[in-house]
Amino acid sequence: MDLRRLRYFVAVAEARSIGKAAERLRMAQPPLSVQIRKLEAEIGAPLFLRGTRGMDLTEAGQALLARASEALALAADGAEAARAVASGRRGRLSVGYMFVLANAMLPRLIPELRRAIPGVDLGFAELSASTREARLLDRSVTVALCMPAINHPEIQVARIGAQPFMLVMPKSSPLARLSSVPMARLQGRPLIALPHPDHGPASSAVVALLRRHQVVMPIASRVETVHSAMSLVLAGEGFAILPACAQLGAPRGIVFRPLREATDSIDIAVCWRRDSQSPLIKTFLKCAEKAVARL
Amino acid sequence: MDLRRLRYFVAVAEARSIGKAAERLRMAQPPLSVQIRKLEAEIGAPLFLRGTRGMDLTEAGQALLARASEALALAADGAEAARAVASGRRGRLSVGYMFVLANAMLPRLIPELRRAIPGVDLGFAELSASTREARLLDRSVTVALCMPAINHPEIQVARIGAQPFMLVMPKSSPLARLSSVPMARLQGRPLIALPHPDHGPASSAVVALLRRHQVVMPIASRVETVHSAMSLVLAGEGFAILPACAQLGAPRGIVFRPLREATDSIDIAVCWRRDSQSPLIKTFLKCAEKAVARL
DNA sequence: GCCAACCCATACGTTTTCGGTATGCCAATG
DNA sequence: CATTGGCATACCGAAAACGTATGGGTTGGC
Repeated sequence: MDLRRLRYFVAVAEARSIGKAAERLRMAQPPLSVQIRKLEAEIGAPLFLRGTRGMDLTEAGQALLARASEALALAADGAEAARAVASGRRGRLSVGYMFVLANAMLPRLIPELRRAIPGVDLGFAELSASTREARLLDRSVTVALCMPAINHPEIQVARIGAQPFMLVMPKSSPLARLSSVPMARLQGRPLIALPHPDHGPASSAVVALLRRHQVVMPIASRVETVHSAMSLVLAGEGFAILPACAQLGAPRGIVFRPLREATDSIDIAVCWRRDSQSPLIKTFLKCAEKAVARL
Repeated sequence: MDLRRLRYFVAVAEARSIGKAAERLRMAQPPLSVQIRKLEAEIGAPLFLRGTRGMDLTEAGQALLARASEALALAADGAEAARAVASGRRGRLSVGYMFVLANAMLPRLIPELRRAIPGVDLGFAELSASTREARLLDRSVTVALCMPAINHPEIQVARIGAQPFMLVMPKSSPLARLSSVPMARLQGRPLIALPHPDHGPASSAVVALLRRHQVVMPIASRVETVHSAMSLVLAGEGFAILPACAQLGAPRGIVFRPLREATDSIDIAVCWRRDSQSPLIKTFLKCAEKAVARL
């Protein structure tokens, strides 16, 4: 069963004549006649009634016609779908992001993506750093928004922006009156720490920052998420040092202040599998850069 | 876009290897490799990722696979459907019948047909004689049950039975006491006549019957349908002469009696277009003969 | 660290199939 | 009775597909 035969068959059925169909197919009449007879031999039954004024479908021919047109359309659609996926016009883009970036980036990023790749089925998942890495490696997410970037030989990284660290405290704190806080003023104050690079964006970078300025902050609590860090800050348990973009998700009663001498910042990066063939990645990168530019 | 290529593509996608797929397809590995590359060239994008352990679908390949398998199934199904229709295992059989045969035949005929050709979509339409002929000619019914047969050069006829004429009268009529009625006793009695061969089974045959026995019955009413003839009989307007099978549709209060000397009968026939190619006709004929045999 | 095994790609000759041209057959038409 | 329109058949050249032989790259074992 050859798709060409079916195409010929449909053409003849529509034209109700071999000659007319041959003209539309840009071929001579005899080979088309042969192909139709071969199809009939393959089916084992006549598909047309040869009248003196052309060809009419038999009932068997009508039964075949319905399926044949559908099969043709499906094959054409399949080819087009494959081309669309390959070119990035369609497909699926699954994005892993982190909590602290959600409020700052997604409201700008999502409309940007929908405009750039309207046919693409978008998926978003808030994932911890270690989960983002695992899901990138097993290909269940296509790209990840990370802060800082994932460091892994299989994973490629593009830096799209950076966030300065800020001191996070309750509104009632005396330091909240300052428009920016000198590093020295942190000395001895309790720190709400995110304990492990896998569970927060700031931890090791914050340790490095404090050490460089020779400031010691006793660790008051270790928490798993930025969200609970802010809750503890609000409860007066201590201070946190977080990327500036975390402000957007902060509850009322919490203030962010720049650290005066700290020029440190933490990179925002897009990460993806080095061997990923998805053409959507570069589009995503452009959209993410735009979304970050207006942060 | 060739169906063979799609078949090869699906085989390779399922086997995740060109070599394995070639084995399943009973062909050598190199030509299959060539066909896959030709398909990729036709699509304009790679469909597989060539790894060292075989082939993996790209996303474009996955998009194609879904449609390709469906298209293959549809083409195969189309061929099978055409064969089924040609052989009479499936298809549509539309039957035109007449009112007087409905009660006598359909209860036996329909179950017979459903058993013989379970995959066939049956249609029944009660049609007047002229309509039956027209619908046969324009092919909107496949076969017709007629009494008597249609006479037309394009229409073929098979006699499947016959019905004797009977006298139809109210229960209260004096003639109802006889178990059979001599023709002579009809002399001068009012006749409810079906006026035209197109609108009833009996009219011209009844006229011939009466003339042969030299009986004159004045025409009391002319009616269009057997049903209304029986209504008038019940109302005492006169007598009717109808085929025996009309008994089954008769209201209470009406009796049928044989006509003693009348050996006349009217044929029950199956009629169909001479050029109809439907293999269902001979099956229908067998079923109709069975249904008539037990009348 | 080299060799064997595995798997896909390429090359080339053979065979099948397809399409074009020429022509025949049949029926309807005037 | 000849002409026209439409499909079928015959034959030939061209294209495509298949098989065999072979190359190249990677993995895994000795």
